Amino acid sequence: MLSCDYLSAGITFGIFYKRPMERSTIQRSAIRDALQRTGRPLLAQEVLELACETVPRIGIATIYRNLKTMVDEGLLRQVVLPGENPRFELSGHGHHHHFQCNQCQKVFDIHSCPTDLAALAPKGFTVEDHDLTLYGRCKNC
Amino acid sequence: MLSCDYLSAGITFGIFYKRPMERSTIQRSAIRDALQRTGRPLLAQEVLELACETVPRIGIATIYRNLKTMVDEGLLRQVVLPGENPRFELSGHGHHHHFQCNQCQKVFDIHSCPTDLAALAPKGFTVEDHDLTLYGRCKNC
DNA sequence: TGCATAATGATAATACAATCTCATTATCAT
DNA sequence: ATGATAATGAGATTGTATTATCATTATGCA
Repeated sequence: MLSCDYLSAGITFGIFYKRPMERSTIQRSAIRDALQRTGRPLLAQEVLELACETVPRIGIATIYRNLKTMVDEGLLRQVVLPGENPRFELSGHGHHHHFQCNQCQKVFDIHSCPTDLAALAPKGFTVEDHDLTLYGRCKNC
Repeated sequence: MLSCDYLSAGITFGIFYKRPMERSTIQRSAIRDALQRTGRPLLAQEVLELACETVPRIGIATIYRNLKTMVDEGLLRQVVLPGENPRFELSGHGHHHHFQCNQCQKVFDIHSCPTDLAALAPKGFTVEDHDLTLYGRCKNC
């Protein structure tokens, strides 16, 4: 049941829920910057290390909190490779795939995509989507 | 340091370590049968449920123990899809890929493989391997 | 500038797959 | 059949990524 406070807050903002106000913090922008600078999907742990360069005392909880919020907002997208913890990348790159270096384990974007994958499925199966990961050596390794 | 027993056992068998003897149990064959019958990669949990039909009191530890042993022996292969726990399938099917049903979550083999994937990688990157997963509706869903 | 409160940081708690422990059972060479 | 011991089953434990707690700090509006 809705409380009076809840309702009045909703009416005040013209909507029927109270979205917590969003404040801009240096932690939040350090996280966004880390993802922008590297331009590749990062583990929460990698984001922590990079953000630490800007905000040395930043905590892992802040990393997870902000990553989750930014995914909910649509700013970030989760990238999950087989047997790996989730990585995060800025969204808006459209459909693409990933390359993981067998040496440094870093993950990079691949902006091309094989065609006619739907034809690979057995009879009676309908293909709606696909995931492709290439493995090998990256430019630096 | 090697004990006398250890050494003599090694000499007896003509090798210098004592491999624990392997006994055939109904649990072990129930697990192998589950994988043979379904012919698709199974989660440890799925193996448990299927093996329970033959050995109702079989425990999850037995499932994990045998799956691990059978992988070490080369009888089984691990299949890891993005964001999923490992599945297990009988090895010896050669290079192939997988299809996961968006409805029932079951995983099936795909025995064809797209070509020229190496060409998708950016300049300076060397492709050594790849993983492909198709998603959609299986024959039954 | 001050206040209400969103956000943070440190750490405890959680979730859950996988492994370990150990008393009991089952296998198999003799 | 018997004995040595491999294997099992039940439950406890571990490992680890992620989330919750809460006192403190920082933001942004009045």
